[in-house]
Amino acid sequence: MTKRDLILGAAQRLLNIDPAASMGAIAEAGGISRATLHRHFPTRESLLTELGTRSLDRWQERLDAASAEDLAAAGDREAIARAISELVRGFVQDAHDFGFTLTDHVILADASLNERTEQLTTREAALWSAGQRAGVLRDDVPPRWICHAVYGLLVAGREASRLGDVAPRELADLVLSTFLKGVDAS
Amino acid sequence: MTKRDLILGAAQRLLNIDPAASMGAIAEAGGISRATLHRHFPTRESLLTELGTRSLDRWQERLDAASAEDLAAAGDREAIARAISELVRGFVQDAHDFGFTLTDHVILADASLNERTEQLTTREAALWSAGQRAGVLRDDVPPRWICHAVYGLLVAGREASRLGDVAPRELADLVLSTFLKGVDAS
DNA sequence: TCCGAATGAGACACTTTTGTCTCATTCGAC
DNA sequence: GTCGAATGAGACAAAAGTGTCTCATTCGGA
Repeated sequence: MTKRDLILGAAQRLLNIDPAASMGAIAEAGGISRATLHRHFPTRESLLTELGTRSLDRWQERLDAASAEDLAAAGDREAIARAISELVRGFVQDAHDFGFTLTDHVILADASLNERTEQLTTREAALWSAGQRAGVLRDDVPPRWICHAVYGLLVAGREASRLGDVAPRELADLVLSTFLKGVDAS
Repeated sequence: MTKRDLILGAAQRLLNIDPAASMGAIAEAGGISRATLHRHFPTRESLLTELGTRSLDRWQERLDAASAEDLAAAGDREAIARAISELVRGFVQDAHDFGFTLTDHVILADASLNERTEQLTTREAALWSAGQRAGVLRDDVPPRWICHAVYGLLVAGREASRLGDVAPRELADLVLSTFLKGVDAS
């Protein structure tokens, strides 16, 4: 764990609580001086961009772990269903760590991050599409909408957890179940 | 339509595009000078609070229109199902107009607005609860979670619309359908 | 037309934050 | 213990935004 990682970790935790935290507040949260913080991250934007990048790294790792492309090629129904469940559960965990990046306007406005987000969205959509072809997911909705739906439910889960409306342990089940089955009585 | 409403409308439109817009930018968007804007809204916070209040007004009106409490008392399955559909569709429209209030940190940090949000959440949750009792909604999820799920899907819908991934006309159907049925193959 | 209210333009002070810089101190590897 | 790198503390300038104020102008109703 490098010093840089420790700083980023502290910044992440603080920004999850207060997305508008200043460099001074972030430095304090990391137990370092503002000068040192600036030595590691020249600008606030560079710090946020780095956190955004790491957030996207996690997303990418989840897709890698799901072997999205392999599954799509194989078309194994059971395997795809299992991968989808694990993927969403992983996302819930990631959203807990990196939640603020989902709605932070500085990060959302970064062109480079948006470009990569677009690529990952396309990759993820391919998995949803494979799920549709395999008969695991309903095929009357655009795969890209499914990406957005997951995103929205992650935001919802984060908020529900923050407000104490859902116990952390139940969150992943709730998000996954709602994602797959909705709230209609079966 | 009072002058105040015109200003608020312009501010709303701009803030939906750039939630960090300054008072100067908002004044320009409204075609008035910054001085005049400050005459109507002493502080930026007061402007945002007003928009947040109007957003909650709309939410409240939706609940009123749905006759949430009456339906809950009557327990008419068909009526409840219909009201839920209309309610969510209405929310999608509201989210299009007031979307930025869903994630704006100034608004989310306002104690008074939060208190009212809590009340409306409780009211809305009562409707979901009634839906559960009537057998319209699955009863293995907390009613409050359903509130959050709707909220998240509204954020998702807004984002999907903004990025052009979903045609505006299809949005309400998509949100409602995902809300009720999820994305699992039936 | 007249008068008062509302507005626009601009100056101003103030606050907050950012990013830079310096210097003394501390830390760690050797 | 020594030396160099890293750090903390603090000063500093600059930028951006906010809120106030003044004054001339415009607008609208009586």
